[in-house]
Amino acid sequence: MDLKQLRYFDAVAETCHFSQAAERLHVAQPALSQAIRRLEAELGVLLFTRTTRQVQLTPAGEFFHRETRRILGDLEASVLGAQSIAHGRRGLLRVGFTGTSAFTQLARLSRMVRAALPGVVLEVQADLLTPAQVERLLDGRLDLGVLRGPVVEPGIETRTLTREPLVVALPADHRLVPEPALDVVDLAAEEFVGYADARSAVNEAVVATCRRAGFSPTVTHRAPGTAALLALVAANLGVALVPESVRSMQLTGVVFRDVLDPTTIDLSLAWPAGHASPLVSAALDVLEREGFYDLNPA
Amino acid sequence: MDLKQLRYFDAVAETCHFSQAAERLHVAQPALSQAIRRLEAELGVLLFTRTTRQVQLTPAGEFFHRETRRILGDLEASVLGAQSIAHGRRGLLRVGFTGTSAFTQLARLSRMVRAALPGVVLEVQADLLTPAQVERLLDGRLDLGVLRGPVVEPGIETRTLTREPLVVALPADHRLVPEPALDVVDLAAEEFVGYADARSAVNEAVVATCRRAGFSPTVTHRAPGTAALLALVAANLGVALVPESVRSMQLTGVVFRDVLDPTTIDLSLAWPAGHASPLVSAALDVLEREGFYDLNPA
DNA sequence: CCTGATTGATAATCTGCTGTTATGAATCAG
DNA sequence: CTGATTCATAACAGCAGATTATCAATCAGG
Repeated sequence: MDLKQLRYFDAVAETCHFSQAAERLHVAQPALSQAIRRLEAELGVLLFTRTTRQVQLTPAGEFFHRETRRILGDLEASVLGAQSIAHGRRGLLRVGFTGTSAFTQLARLSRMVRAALPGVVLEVQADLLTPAQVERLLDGRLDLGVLRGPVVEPGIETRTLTREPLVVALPADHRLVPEPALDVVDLAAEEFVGYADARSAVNEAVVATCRRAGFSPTVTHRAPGTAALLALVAANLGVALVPESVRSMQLTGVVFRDVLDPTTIDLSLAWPAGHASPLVSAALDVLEREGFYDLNPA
Repeated sequence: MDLKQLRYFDAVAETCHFSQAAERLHVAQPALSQAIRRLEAELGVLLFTRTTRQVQLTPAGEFFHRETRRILGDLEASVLGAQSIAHGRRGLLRVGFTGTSAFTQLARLSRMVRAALPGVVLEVQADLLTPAQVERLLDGRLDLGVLRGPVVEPGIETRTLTREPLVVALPADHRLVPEPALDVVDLAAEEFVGYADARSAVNEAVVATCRRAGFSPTVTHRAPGTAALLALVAANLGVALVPESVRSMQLTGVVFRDVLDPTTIDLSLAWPAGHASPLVSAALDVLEREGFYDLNPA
């Protein structure tokens, strides 16, 4: 059996006329007669009753016609589907976010992707620290990552989204609240609330900032995420240095203050270098076109 | 695109190994490489990533594999379906019954057909008089008929099922009830209840019976079916001559009595002669084998 | 690090399927 | 009865696709 035979059969079944079907298929009429005959021989089923004047589907032929029409349609659809996947217009895009970036970037990214690539399903993995995202990008569990960067890992390409200064989160009744802006040195004697994971890029930036100011921070309490971290600050258990975008997370009992000459920390988009999958390429194109990178560093 | 290409693709996708797939397909390995390459070129989609040591499906290839496997399965199923229809193992069998025959024959026939041909759907057209069944058998609206016969119409073949004598249906308080058996002449003065349709084969047999006994029946009331006819008899509106199988239809107020030297009336199975459809042939085979015709004329 | 084994790709060749043209046979209309 | 229509058959030709032979790349084991 052969797809061509099925297409021929389909045409003859629709017209019930060998010559007309032949014309429609751009072949000579004997080719059709032969092809249908071969098909019937292979199936062991008479598909048409034909005289020299009239061609008619048998019940078996009628059934087979309905089936083949559906099957040919399905085949065509599956070709289109495969092409969609190959061109990145369809598939599963797994995007990772760091704890603080999900709030600001997730909505922008998903809006742009869904509008331009309606066939793409987004799978969000939130609250992934930068090293975890890098690992998953490298072993293929993740397609895109919004993370603290820039990443210098080979095999990962990144592009900077925003450069944020660190700001201080203080308990509302802290002695430094009246100051409009603080010097990091002012915090030397404070107890700090940090992120639980030692590999957190924010943690590293905090340590670097303090060291630059000449002291090593005393991290007394540790939180598994930004919400918990702010809650600890609100509970008066310490102060914290966080990226400025955390300000969008309002929490009573916590106030933010700028830092003089602050360390900055980048937020970047990262993806596996080299063998970029069509999905990732398409998504990157969309984000470029839609201005995902055009952020005023807040 | 070609079914062979799809089968080749399927084999390679399952094994992820060109040489092994080639062996399984009983072709040389280069044929596979070429075929897959052609398929990819036609779709414009890379289906495999391959090095000399490793073959792997792309996401598009994975999708296409799922689809083609389903499609190839559907195609195979539809071939089997068409063959089932062609061999009469599947389809719609439309069977007609006369008013009185449905009760006794419908259950037997449907039991035999359903047991031997589970793929066949029965469509019962009951209460069809013999001429109506003949007409429908000839123009293709009916495949089989259980009717009063034998039919001499060309284009119809029949086989006798039972030969029934006519019996008398009397009102329970009729003067003749005490007699164990009646002579038809005894009914010469009675009013008769007949079937409404003048072409009814039973009607004709009744008239013939009476004429043989030397009188013409006075048919005062007419019923559209056997139940109504017996109801009229029960209501004391007349007597009726009916086939003996009607006795199986008990109705208070009606008693049956044998007729001496009765006219007999045949019940036959009828079907279109000549171009017997596979379904009808298969059904006739089954009925033959299962003893549908082995009835003791009651 | 080298060598042989494995595996997919490529080149050249050939077989046979399938389409074409020419023609026949059967049916229908006028 | 005759011409037109339509499907089937026969003979032939062209090319798609299979085969064999060979190459190139990768990996395993000593």
